[in-house]
Order: sequence, then structure tokens, then C-alpha cells
Amino acid sequence: MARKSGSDGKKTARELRAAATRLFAKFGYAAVSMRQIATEVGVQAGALYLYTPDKQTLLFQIMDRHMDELLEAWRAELAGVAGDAMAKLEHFVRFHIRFHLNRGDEIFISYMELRNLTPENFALIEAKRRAYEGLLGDILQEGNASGRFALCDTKLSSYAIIAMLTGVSTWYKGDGRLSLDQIEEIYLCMVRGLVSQGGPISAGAGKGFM
Amino acid sequence: MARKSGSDGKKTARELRAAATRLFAKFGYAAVSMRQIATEVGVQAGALYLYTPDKQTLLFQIMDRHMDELLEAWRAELAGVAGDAMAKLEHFVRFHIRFHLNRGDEIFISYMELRNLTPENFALIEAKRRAYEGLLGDILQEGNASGRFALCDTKLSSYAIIAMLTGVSTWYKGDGRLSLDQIEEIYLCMVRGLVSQGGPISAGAGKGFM
DNA sequence: TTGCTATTTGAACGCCTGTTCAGTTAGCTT
DNA sequence: AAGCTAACTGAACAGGCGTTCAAATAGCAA
Repeated sequence: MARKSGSDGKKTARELRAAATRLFAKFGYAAVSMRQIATEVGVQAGALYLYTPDKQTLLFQIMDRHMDELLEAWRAELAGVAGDAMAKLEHFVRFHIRFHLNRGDEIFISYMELRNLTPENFALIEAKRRAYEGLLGDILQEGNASGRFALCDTKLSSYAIIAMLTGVSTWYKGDGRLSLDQIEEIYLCMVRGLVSQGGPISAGAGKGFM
Repeated sequence: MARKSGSDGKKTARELRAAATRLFAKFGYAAVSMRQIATEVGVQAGALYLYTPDKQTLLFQIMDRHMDELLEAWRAELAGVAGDAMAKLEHFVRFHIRFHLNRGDEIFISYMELRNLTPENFALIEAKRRAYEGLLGDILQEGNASGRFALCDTKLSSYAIIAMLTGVSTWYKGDGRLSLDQIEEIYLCMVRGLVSQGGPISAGAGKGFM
């Protein structure tokens, strides 16, 4: 046997990416072998090398595409939003949760497998990650400048908000007690409080952190 | 050559744990070989099996000890705290940041290598993790009950707070622009706002999430 | 000095790894 | 029917994997 009946390069390439994403997310890049991926795709390991130069590139492309889609999706989303910083922030929260819940595998890989990238590939992904954090950071600064927010440090706040939002994908199961809408609302409550700092107890206490 | 001069089993056992922790954190469990660990310790691979039954146990013990120390340290900390829920929460925030920043490797492993545990080992670690989340959850519920906090969902809030606090260890470098004390204060500001929900804008808006 | 135990080596086990490549076939074009 | 290309197989390569174990040595007790 050599070529299989009904074989199609484009389809195999797609399935390779899909299988790699699934397996990397489940078992980790280092723990998954090319033969394992090949089995999932339904071909022999050698055939994979028609569609990727090597295993490392496979990992990098999954992450790189994820970051591109994330940045592109947010730019598209933001284009349709008029309003103050709070309106933008609320949009961001909803967007981030919703986007990531539909891509559990990619997000998992993007956070867990950074250390398995070569230094050059790591630098590329890291730059895109920083760009995304910066987009939230801009909103926070705008809110601080307009007096709407009262954040001590917008950079740390962007880290904190992204970390808590991304954390949703570690426990969310589609069949849980809460719907996606409810989760969005709950996180919105928390983020609104977080950026307003202090709340009822020491409302408007100032911007310094001491 | 066989036994080495000055050799000491207790010391080798300690160095094995230390080397495994360091390497697992840096490269990931699956990517690190027993020979690599042995080189770090300064012995041949075979010698490691006097101090661990296998590689999996090595990983499990690192995580298990970490969770035990975390739970024990927090219990000790809480014992000395009198005050309302806000006082306890502030203590928790400081404690969590401080504890984890001193153990970057262990925390990294505990979050990244869960999927490399056998199902039985995973269940044991997961139980301890839930216990820790529950300790924060108790504080949040106490605060909600006393009217001090205005959280929509204490369970989700405990996830969110732990996620944002733990996130610190992903970017913290001891030589950064902020001191540990400053970081604690900034996160305290955010957490206070988060639990107070809505802040100056809609202070005391209620507990329902809609 | 002899004996005993703790500690380690170094080789070996069978199996798996990422990657390459000559050879084979499916399906289309001429 | 012949030729061509896209798609794939299956074997091979050199090396690494976790783990085991007989043999050897260090340091102490008798």
C-alpha cells in the first residue's frame, strides 16, 4: 500500500493541526510523539512531514495562529464599540471569556508550552502576548486618566485581570451550574469592583498605593 | 569506581528532590530525563532508584509536599489573625503572594504538571487544591454574610482571586521596578475593590448577579 | 583484620524518539 | 493507454528513554 484512496493533502494538513492541538493540550508537547499524532490523523508518522517541517514548527504554528486570531478578533470587536473606558472594559471582559472558552485547547497550549518553544519562537509569541496585554492596559490607562478608574498600577492590573479571566477556562465545563452569560456577569461585577478600587469602604481614596 | 568518598544518602536524597524540582519547573516533567537529573545530582542514573521508586513518584512527592506546606503555613498564619472577613482576606492576599514568590518552581510544577500525574495521584493533589480554595471561599462567605463583601458568587470569586494572585509568579522578578511590599499593596487594592463590587459607581448595588 | 552495610557504578534490557527516504499507489491529464 | 504528480507506506537511522542489577568500593563496627 502507498497512497490511500480518497486521500487529500489539504484535509490531512487540517487534521494534522487539529490532532496536534488536541493531543498537545491533553498530554503536553513533550509527552506526545509524532507517531501518536499520526495514528490520530490516520496515517504513518512519515507522512506528517509532508505537512510540517518538524514537531517544533507544529507547536509554534498552533500558538502563533491562536495569538493572531485573538488579536484580530479583538480589533474587530473594539472597532464597533463607542463609549468610555468602562464600556470598553466591559466589552473586553465579555470578549476574553467568550473567545477563550471556545478554544480551550489553544489557550491551554499557549500558556503551558511556552517553555518548549525555541528561543526565537518564544520571542515571537511573547511579543504578541505583550501586545494583547497592552490593549487592555490602554483601556485601563484611559479609565484612570478620565477618573473613571482608580487603579494603583495599570500594568499589574492588566496582568491580574487577564489572569483571572483566563483562569475561567481551567474550570469551565459547558454543563455546569452557571451559563456562559451568568459567568460573564459575575466576572464583570468583580472587574468593575477591581478597577474602582476600595468600593463602598474607601471610595475614591486616591491613586497612590500606600 | 563504585561508592564515592564522602557519599551520604540523606544528602543525595535531598539533592535529588532539589534537582528534580528545578528541572521539572524549567523544562517540564516529560522533557526531563532521569539521566539529566542524575547529572545534576552528580551520580549515575541507576543510583537515583535508591531514593525514589520511579519518576512519577518524584513528581507526585514534589507536588504533595508543596500542597501540605501551603495548607499548613496558611493554618498557622490564620491562627494568629483576629478580625473580620476583610482583615482575614487581606492576610490571605499577602500570605499567598509571599508564599508563592519564594517557591516559584514548586508552584509552576503544581499548576503545569497536573496532567502528568497518574489518575490516583491527580485525585490526591486535586483534593488538597480544593481544600485550599475552600479556605479562601470560607472567608468570602463570611464577608458576604456580614455584609462586608458584596460578591455575586463566592466560589467563582475564590477561583478568580487565586488565579490573579498566583499569576504574580509568572512575571515577578526580584529585581523589578516594584518591591514585594508594593506588589502586595497593589494587589490588596484590587482585591478589596473586587470583593466590594461596583465601587463608587454602584456601591451596594446588591448581591444578585443581574 | 575481617565483616557488614551503605552507596554508587556501569552495563544492559526492551522499547520509544524525531526524522529521512526509496518505493508504491490513486487519480488526474494527455 | 501512458505519463505524471500528489499522497502515502514501511523500513531504517542514530540515539534516548525508564528501569534493573551484579559488581565494586567507602566507611564503620567488631
